[in-house]
Amino acid sequence: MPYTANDIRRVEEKWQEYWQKNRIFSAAVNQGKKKYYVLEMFPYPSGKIHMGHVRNYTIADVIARYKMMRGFNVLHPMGYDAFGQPAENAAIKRGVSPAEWTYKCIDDMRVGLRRMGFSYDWERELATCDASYYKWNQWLFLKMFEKGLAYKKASAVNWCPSCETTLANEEVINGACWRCKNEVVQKELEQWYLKITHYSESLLADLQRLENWPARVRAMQENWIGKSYGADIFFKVSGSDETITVFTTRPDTIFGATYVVLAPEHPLTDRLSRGTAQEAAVRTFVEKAAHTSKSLRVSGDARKEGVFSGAFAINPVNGEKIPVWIGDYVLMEYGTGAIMAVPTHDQRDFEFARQNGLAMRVVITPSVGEKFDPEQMDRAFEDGGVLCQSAQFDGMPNEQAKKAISDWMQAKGIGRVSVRWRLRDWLISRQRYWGTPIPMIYCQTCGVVPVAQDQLPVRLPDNAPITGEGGSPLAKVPEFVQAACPKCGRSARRETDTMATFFDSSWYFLRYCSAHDDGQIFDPVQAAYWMPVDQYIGGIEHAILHLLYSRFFTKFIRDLGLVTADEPFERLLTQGMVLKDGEVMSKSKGNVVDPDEVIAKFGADTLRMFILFAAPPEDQLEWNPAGLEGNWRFINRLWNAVEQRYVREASGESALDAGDKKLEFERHAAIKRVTESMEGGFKFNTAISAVMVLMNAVDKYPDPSGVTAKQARLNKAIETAVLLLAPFIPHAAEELWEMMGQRISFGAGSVAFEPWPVFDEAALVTDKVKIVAQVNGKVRAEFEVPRDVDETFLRPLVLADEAVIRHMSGQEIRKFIVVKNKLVSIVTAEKAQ
RNA sequence: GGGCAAGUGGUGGAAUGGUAUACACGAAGGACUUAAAAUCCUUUGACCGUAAGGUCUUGAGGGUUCGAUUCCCUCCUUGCCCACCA
Repeated sequence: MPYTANDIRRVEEKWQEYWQKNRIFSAAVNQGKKKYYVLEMFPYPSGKIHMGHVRNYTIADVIARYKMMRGFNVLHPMGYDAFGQPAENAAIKRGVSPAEWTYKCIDDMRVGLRRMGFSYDWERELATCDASYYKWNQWLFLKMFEKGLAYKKASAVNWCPSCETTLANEEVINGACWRCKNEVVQKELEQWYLKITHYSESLLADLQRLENWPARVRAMQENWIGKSYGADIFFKVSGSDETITVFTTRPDTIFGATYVVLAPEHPLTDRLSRGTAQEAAVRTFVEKAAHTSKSLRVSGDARKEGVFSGAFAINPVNGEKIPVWIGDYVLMEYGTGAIMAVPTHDQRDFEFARQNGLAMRVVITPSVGEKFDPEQMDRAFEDGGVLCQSAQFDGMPNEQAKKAISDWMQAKGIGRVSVRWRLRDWLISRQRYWGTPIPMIYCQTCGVVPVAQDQLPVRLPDNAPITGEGGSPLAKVPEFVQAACPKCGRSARRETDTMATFFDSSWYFLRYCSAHDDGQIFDPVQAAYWMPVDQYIGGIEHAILHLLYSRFFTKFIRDLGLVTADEPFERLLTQGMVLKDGEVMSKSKGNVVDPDEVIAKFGADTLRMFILFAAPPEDQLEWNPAGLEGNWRFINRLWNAVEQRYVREASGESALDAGDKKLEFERHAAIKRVTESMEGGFKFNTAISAVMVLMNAVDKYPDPSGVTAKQARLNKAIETAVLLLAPFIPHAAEELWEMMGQRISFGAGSVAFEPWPVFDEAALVTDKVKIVAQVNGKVRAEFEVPRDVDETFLRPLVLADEAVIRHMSGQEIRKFIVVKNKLVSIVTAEKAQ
């Protein structure tokens, strides 16, 4: 009887119910047992689950189930990253409240997740939009405020005109909003920030320890944090008390600085030009720059625009008077917003100088005595070399000069050694409704006052008008806005912005440790047991945003003394995308395959197996309906083997004949290959292929026809195949395990807790081995020889072989190489020449 | 412009210094069947050859090695990330 669609439905539903009813995957702290925390990036509930979710969670589930069989106490929770803009859009479009829409989506997702047979501890399920969760967002925010890590400041912020809200730097991709792709503009606003830069140093340094993260993700975070070593140098403005501080990574070129450039937004641009002939020109230029879109301004190939400020600065190392320019290629956000320009040794300065007829001086040449004529250069010389025209530093290699000159300037008080970071503080205010209210109150008398902890949560009102226009919806709810000042009790105004939703997801992995604790953010004892997450799985698109924020929060929470782990995720696996016809599956492209349809036809087990077999987890996966069918056929073969060839209660030992030995060899080889594929980085595709090889051997094994010892051997092979596949096809595995009449080890029991099979190296050692003979690097013959024989045995044997003799064509032997149990390589005189 | 990853049969992919193409899909032929589906068996990198056998083949070119998909150098292509970051 094949495993029909009806059987599949019956079996999958049966076991899903069984797991649920018997709380098979409920996790509890057990100090006597080694823990393993498997976590996938929780979904944003926007509807039913899609193939991307299926892939992500199937990978996690196989890992969780494999670790259970390996004897670990596994925590594998699931929840929903439930705040966010799509819920508001749905509200505007369909007139349902964001809460209603979100909870409906969560219900749909839960159904889909259960249908896949994932081994979640459903008792820990959480949704970030529940007040019982976001209460702790607010608590954390207050803690940060208390420690000075949450602060309010007025500054130019990224503003998405389409979403009508502010954005963090990390949310601006190529000058566009990460969500709606519209262009982001700069706007001066007073907003809440989190001081992630407080942890710059450890966020960078600890990346080194995350050896089990993809190198790519680490590199991306490193670039994002962006530590640069250099010097701040003070340029006095000629005829004024002002000083321009510039940051440079090339203090070795200071003697070649021929002008200084300020960003258009630099506070000095206005002051320096005032009263000079350049005043009007500077004002026009600054205004134009303000209206040029950021993405255009910072694109690398844009023409550099600038204007003379009318002022001069003094180069502190040689007293030279050099012009101060305003240039749009200098960014206010980085360094000090001012640079010293060394056109001969920086390509950007070179272009700007040529364009504006500014002076150039060469201060580095490839070797001593060499001369460069700036007039003859067609681009800046940015390589290393030795200094010239640099006073006492002439002749010094420039790398050495970087330090020497910095130290010298620092001693003279004209500069200082400096480190600059690219990382900015995290802007978290959002002018949105569907998020966590920021628990702050503005009092006329007392200023900015935090909400008292016992007043948490500050609940989202359910009657806010959501139009997508006109700023924070919460500001339009008088009963929300109006509050008593926690300090003086007078009437005050509540903060009406909500938190960026990345706040919610920056610590949810801690909440899972005691998901329903009402008295505290999480139970430190349980967190001490479960944390850190041993294996985290999710998309590469979170390489910077979510993963960096989570690392920051973990460090902060560690500093509160609530957790000892200082990194949240020990290992990270970034799964590849699911493609169809070479394109990412997406609703907008109209090429999505609905997991439900696949499950209805082939079952969740087949879908799981296909998705793991078709490509290694990190690679892109091309959807292939034919491959899906192939995996279904394989499950069928396993099913048939149990149904037709497995005989219960067969036992007995007997001498092994060649066929038995072969089957036994394949059984151990399969265990070894699957185990190694799992341990060596979760290569599920090769793990599955190893079981296929075993099943090929089972199918070839002759009918034991009543010989119980042979039947027992066959049984063993089939049992092994079922166990090895149990993490991949859990429903079929439970059913087959039951069909085989196997004792379930403990409790209500599940094949998920059967011990993982062990292999015996001895069973993998054969008496005879095949070796090949190469002549001058090419395989010319094959021999079967006893294991471990050496050259004395092999040499006469190989040299007597007709094909070997022929290919040696009478040449003298120069080398005779033996690789034990593998090959013999003969090198002849002809080749050696 | 900088960084990282990848490039292997008709297709997905395997092999991390030792027989390249495991495993699967697809295709072709055969068995069973009145027939089809399902299942089972055989073949399946390319070229030359009736065959035995030979030659070539892991993006291109070079190098190291008895031996390279694997290590090194140069280049090409694709993907991703960063980018007037001083």
